[in-house]
Amino acid sequence: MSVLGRALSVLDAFADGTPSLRLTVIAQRADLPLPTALRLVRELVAWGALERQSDGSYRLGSRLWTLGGQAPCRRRLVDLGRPALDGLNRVTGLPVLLAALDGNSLVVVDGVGTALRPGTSLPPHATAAGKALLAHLPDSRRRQVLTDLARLTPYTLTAPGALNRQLAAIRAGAPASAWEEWHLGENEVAVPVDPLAGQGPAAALAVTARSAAQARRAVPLIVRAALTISGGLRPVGQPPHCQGVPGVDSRR
Amino acid sequence: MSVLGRALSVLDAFADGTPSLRLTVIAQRADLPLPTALRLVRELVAWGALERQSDGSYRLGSRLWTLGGQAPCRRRLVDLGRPALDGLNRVTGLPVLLAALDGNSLVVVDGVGTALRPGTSLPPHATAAGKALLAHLPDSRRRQVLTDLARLTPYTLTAPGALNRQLAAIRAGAPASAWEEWHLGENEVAVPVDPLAGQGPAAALAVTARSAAQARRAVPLIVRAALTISGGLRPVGQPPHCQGVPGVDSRR
DNA sequence: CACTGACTTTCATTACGTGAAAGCCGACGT
DNA sequence: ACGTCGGCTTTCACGTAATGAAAGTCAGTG
Repeated sequence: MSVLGRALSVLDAFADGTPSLRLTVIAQRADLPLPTALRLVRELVAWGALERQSDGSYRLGSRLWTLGGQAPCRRRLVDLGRPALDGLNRVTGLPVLLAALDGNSLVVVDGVGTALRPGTSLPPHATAAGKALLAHLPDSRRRQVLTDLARLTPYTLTAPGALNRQLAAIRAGAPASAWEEWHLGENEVAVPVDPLAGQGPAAALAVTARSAAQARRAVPLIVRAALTISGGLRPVGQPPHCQGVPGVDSRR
Repeated sequence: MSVLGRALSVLDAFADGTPSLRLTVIAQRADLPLPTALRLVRELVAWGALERQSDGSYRLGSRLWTLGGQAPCRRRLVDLGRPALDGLNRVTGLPVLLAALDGNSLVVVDGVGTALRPGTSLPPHATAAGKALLAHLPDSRRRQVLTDLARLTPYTLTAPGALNRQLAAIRAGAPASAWEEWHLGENEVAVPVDPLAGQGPAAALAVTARSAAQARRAVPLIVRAALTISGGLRPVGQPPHCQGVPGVDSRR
């Protein structure tokens, strides 16, 4: 493995969200001898990808935050999505959410009025946004994502058949929904953003309500908001949108 | 320079916000021979720090976004700040903003009701949030930041003397303000968050209004919101807060 | 005071990255 | 159609720069 590879696996040690790690743990997680880990960590600290805390442990640095925030793929979604989210939240009075697929999990891109923070991972099969995205995915990719149908509440759909039937309905035009399938007391509806793009929708826009009826009532508004975002996403031309498919280099 | 250093300077090529770059440009900006740049870029793409677009150019990848969002330093500010921002925006009806120092510029951490996106850079000397932070900084660091007092509107304070007098007043307890010093028609007031921390406040909370009077009226509310955030920032113990001082390794 | 565990330094060894040079490919001009 | 140019990719002989075992430091603990 290359030096850079090792360095990236050092960063990976933080990927699970652990706020801070000691050198020894980093070395273990990255599977590197201690001196090597130390050298890499030092260099990452010097650049600002990591920060050293007063107790000697390390955490991800603010320079990484700043740089990561520039990633166009997500940045455009936030830029275009925020006004739409704000408006939707104001009109409905409900928490709204914009989420995208990242690898095999659903990641929150932005939200208004919700406790979920950007970057949080959600189970795709048990959330309305997840279903909205899955429904429009090519079959092969969908199967790839739907490996773990964990039961999160008594209402979670864990049977592939039932889930696929719902996804087919969504593909046919029904709004995606999840009635207490993720958390009890949470009813969500969602609509894909830019659904006709190359490899599937860029994101999904979801609203959470106390009752299914309340959620359903919001659907037309969500659809409008999603269209606004989709419109902005492809101003004139083609650039469909980025996909979170990891490790695939389309061009030679 | 080390391999990792070169790789990081490849990432740096994107730091100015350019959404996408061709290989040749990356090599130029990072000051690397083409084959070297290519190898590094390939490896970064494989990991997900960069993405290759259909036209062959590269951009920052979504994995970097996800990882960067985990940086505790900023993440905690967002986690604690968002509810406070939401509330403050609802009560005042005005755009609110949470910003922190990063190197020599002010960076937007989060905002509600504003067009400014997280990650945007602002001039510290011409914004209320910038002044609130500068005022509580150690002298040496403040001078370091205040190198460029660009005139942005006719009202921008460009004389070090006048600015320092304002900063002294702020340090003495006055709320920080900027009356059309950054943009015409924008009047801001700001209050530091966690001002007693080691190296200066963690962030500043600002509100923008059409008139100075309107902004001033919001001050008590901002102070309360800032206290809420400060409170959450140090639940029990000491951990003051991270500083964006680049390249300083406090411990040996 | 010896011991442990976490971190740091040193240094002989060589693997790995280097970059000049040459090859490839598509775009453009005539 | 053909030559040309710019941008990208591959190759390969070379030597720098990364490696990791071993030894050293230091704070905390029994």
